[in-house]
Amino acid sequence: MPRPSRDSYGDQKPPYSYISLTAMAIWNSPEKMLPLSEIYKFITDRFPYYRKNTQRWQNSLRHNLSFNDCFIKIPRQPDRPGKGAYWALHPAAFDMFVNGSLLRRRKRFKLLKSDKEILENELAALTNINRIFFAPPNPAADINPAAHPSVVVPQASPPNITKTPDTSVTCIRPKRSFTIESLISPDKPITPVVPSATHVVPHVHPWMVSSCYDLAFTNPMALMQPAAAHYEAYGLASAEELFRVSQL
DNA sequence: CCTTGTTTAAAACGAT
DNA sequence: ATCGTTTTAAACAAGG
Repeated sequence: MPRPSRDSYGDQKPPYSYISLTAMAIWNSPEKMLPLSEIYKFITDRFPYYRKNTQRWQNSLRHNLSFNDCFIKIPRQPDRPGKGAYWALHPAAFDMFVNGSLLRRRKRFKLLKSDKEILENELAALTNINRIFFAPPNPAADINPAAHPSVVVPQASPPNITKTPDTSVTCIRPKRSFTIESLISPDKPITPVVPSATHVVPHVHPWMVSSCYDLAFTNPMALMQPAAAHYEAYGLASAEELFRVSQL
């Protein structure tokens, strides 16, 4: 009756749901986000049960990633080549589990439609940043910038000026060390990849970029600790800089 | 071509 | 029995 320790399930099925296993893997990672293959690896590494029937449970796991709002898909930044995106936990899903035990979940974590739309816009904007700043120099773009099928502008509302005063779930986070200072690293290790002068940047609505940027810390509850880390990784220290670069 | 991701449908399961 | 969740299955698009 000693409760089996983490790794001692042997060939028995561990009592964790796929959501729990995935959360476990993500939390365990240094950056709190992982590509799919690493989530697989985490699970098979410590739960031998999942070394069999991989097609079955991996399909299920992917289903969970897509289906549940508690997981968000963050586009891979181009200086880290690889296959899929990164998967992270939505910050508001932090207390998804009762005491953090991973064995008991609260109610299903479901985003409000509006919040979900915002999130999708954020991520779409991130993807666009990727394409714009890291697109290979394309001579054809100079001739006809209009023909830029690569850039997908989210169909969203213009700036959602009417920011509804947080009708969403008010959940109080104990403490979050998520300061602006932590975002603006004093030392930029590498200069961001500067688009070549001849490369005409496809137009992006500034609101897209700015909202994408500042929402990360003006609205602490909203979205994307991981994404904010991405902005930093791009070497983009301020919204102004982001504007400047995006309008060149 | 295989991995990654999305989506629908239904079975299985557990709590009330 | 009902309700909500979890698991499984399967079809399909997209991208490297």
